[in-house]
Amino acid sequence: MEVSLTASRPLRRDARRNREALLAAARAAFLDGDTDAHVEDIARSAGVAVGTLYRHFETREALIEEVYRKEVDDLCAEPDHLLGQYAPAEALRRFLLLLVDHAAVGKGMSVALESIMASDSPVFDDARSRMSDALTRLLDAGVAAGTVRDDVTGPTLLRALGGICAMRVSDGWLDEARTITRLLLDGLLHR
Amino acid sequence: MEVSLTASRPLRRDARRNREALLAAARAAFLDGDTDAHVEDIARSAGVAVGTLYRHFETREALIEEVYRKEVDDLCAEPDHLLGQYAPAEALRRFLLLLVDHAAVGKGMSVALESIMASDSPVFDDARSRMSDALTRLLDAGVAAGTVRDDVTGPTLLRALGGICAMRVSDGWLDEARTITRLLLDGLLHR
DNA sequence: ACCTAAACGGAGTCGGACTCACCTTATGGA
DNA sequence: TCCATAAGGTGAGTCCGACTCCGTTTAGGT
Repeated sequence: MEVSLTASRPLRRDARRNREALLAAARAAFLDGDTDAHVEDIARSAGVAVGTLYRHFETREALIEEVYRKEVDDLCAEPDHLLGQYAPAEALRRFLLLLVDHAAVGKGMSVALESIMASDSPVFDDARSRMSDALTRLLDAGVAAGTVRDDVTGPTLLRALGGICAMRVSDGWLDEARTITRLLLDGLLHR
Repeated sequence: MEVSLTASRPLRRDARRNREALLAAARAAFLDGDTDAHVEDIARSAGVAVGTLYRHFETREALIEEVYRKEVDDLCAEPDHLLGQYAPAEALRRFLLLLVDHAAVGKGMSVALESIMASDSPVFDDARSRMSDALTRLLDAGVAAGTVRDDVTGPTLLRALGGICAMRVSDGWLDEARTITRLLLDGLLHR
């Protein structure tokens, strides 16, 4: 007698627990750099069998995407937060460097950004457009304040960042990424 | 009675022909965008069997790498050529845009650049360092002429470019890549 | 306590990279 | 010219990892 509309009933408790465990296990593996961890291993380390993994996620890819999407969600909240505290140009600077530092935490975030940018999988459309929107808000604020040039769009900037974050090797990584980001900012700001 | 040193004897004629055919077939497949073409198909379209493919190349990866390495070789020759004709800043500008346009020809070149940049496979060390050197020559010339800032290194710039060229999707691709490249140039040149 | 829809398990299937034992052929010396 | 032989080619078969399927187990409502 309950009107469920789209909410197709909450997961049973064990199901939710297992789903969470799988995401955590996958997150641990991917963000730790083992980008091609075997499904069998992920399932085992979550304490379930592969069948269960596939009940929750269409494919291995889908699981990965879900993990990455969560990461990105967190980041997308930042720009609004920053715009509340800083002038647009400064907010932009901070956000770009934040992304870079985030990517430095583990291979994971950079892989996430790269995937979001490089993949044409519709699964990422959503994450991509949210991130683009976040950047667009930053840029627009800067343009309105007259401190940022107006010929660069959010999607374009997203691609540039994806590129930078794709550089996830070698020791000098972080410094190089920061240098490039500053270069980009220099180009972005009005003189 | 021949002193062969390292030259382990030239390939038999049919072997050379097949090796070439395999590289051509792989090139056709990869540069055309089918980045995960099956070895079976590559072998067939080269007119040989898989066994032959594996006689010439350790793994599928090795074959891909070989294809990409050749592409990069060509590009590495450009900077010297450009420096002979243009002022350093202009040579730099042309080279960066050349890379972008090259990447636009097919997915292949961008994958090549991306792989060279992102992979830690030693197979690319050589290509990577040659490309870095090429960029360093351009930058040094610019610094000497006083038109380019001196705090950016060849390897750093290589990573930035790798990033840009990794953006190999969607329709607006080329314009976006050009925009970002100009942004980078703006940041790179002295005011 | 019982019922049933939901969730779980894990052996089995399938597809694709790679191997190996045997056959074919280029090539150089008699 | 012709043979010997090492180099090269072949493709059915192996291996391995993602994914499926159906019998078993269990949460949670009545």
